Amino acid sequence: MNRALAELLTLPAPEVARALIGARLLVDGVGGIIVETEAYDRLDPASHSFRGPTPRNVAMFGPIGRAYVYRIYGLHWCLNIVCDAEASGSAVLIRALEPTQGMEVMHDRRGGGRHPDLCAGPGRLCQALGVNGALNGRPIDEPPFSLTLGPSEPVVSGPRIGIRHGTSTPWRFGRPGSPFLSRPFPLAAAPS
DNA sequence: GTTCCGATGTACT
DNA sequence: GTACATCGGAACG
Repeated sequence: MNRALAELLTLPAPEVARALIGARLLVDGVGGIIVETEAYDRLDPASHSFRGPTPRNVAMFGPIGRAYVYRIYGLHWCLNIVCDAEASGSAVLIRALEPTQGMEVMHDRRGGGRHPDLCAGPGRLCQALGVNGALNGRPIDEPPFSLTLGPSEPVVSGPRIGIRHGTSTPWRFGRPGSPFLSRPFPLAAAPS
């Protein structure tokens, strides 16, 4: 693993989630630029790791730098990257990409979704990239995955999406104004 | 534009 | 039995 990525992934999930905005994620050469992430950790009631290891979530308690892929609502797949060298049970959910490579493949897999929605949302993203349970536990920087950090850039944060607990923790991160987000971020208080 | 609903794996009460 | 880090389609306005 390259040094900058290896060092980043030792940090707590919120820091990793913020730094991954602008990184390039590919699966078998198909993917794009990460524009939206969420952080989860062991002390977070919204996290799968909150109640300890189970057969589903063991990857969250394993080595950092691995994928944690799980099925949600019995239907869709979601992709996380395990991180935090100090506290096991931490991961970053990849929620949206700006598609840049393999557009045709992604479009075919998605069955004709409109372009801005191709990878907007964790389930859609996994469908477009061909991520499924077979990739659970695989290193995020080795084939079929590749992950390359981008330059530092402005990042907005806000409440996470689709959870019932921990809703006041602003651990959703995104590229401001990106049309490829799963949802816009709440606007900061604006002057009247 | 909105709201409602069904698909159904895994964990929990 | 219920809840859930979701999505797509139907029905509505």
